[in-house]
Amino acid sequence: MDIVFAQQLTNLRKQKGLSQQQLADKLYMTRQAVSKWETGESSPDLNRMQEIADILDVSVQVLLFGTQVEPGKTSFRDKVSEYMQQDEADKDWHQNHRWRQWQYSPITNGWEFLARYYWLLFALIGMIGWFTLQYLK
Amino acid sequence: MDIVFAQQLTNLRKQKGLSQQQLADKLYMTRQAVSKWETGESSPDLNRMQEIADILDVSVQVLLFGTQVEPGKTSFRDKVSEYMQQDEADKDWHQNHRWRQWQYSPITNGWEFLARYYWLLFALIGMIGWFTLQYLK
DNA sequence: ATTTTTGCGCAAATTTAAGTTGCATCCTTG
DNA sequence: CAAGGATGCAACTTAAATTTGCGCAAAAAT
Repeated sequence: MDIVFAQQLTNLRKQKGLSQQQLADKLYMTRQAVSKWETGESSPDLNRMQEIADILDVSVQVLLFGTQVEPGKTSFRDKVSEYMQQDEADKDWHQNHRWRQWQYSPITNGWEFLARYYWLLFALIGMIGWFTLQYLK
Repeated sequence: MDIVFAQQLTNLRKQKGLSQQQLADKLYMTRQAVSKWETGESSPDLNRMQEIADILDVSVQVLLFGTQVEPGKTSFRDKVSEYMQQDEADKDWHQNHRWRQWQYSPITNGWEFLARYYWLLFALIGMIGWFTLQYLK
């Protein structure tokens, strides 16, 4: 997931029908500062980022990552590959959420093995139950 | 959706088992800089933010907005209402990444339940085994 | 129990880069 | 063509991020 702030800022500002000057006024800064943001020469700090998002009526997420896409411009395949990349980036998030780690990490200890093949327990339980019944007969 | 970078950085870093020093080394900066980020005295620019996210193996979104919650500190009800309050764009994001919803959503099917409480199976197996032995005697 | 190490935060100094000032360019419109 | 609006670029200023240097706990080692 790339940060596409510069592009996104330009798009959203124009969608709102604002000039760099008008946006700058609302932020109490110069229009050149806005220009630099849009050309990627600099980027505002997080607080300003929040203000900008408020003015443009979007969340900071949208402003930074541009989940809003121009209709028709993104193909399904693009979305799929985007999803794959997202998956990569989020790998570690899963480390803290065991269920997902299963898919990625090699099995290094018993617990991970269990987490990965817990369904085997069903078979085990079934077998134990079956044997139990056999003996009871 | 507030920006909770400072807190999030501390949490994720510790989850990774890194000290401020170790994280700083990977970023080629001093440990004091990291300290300031975590105490909110300053915040890195977007590029660094991306690097940090990479090192911690999370997306920048997670780093900034903390979809992760400190265990035990937020009640389930809080999580739900927090989820409800998320803006349109964020909902969108969730739609494209269904698994992430799991963290927030109530348990809706058996598999999720199992993933969450698989350890119960140990108790089950133990009990079954015990009963088996009782009967065999 | 004392020393050493590790991890962290705070204050002052420094450096990086965001922001400003000033100028040039490109459209649009009368 | 002239005038006004909108934007980008270069040099300078200033804000704030980062470093340097110090102190202080808590954990680990002797």
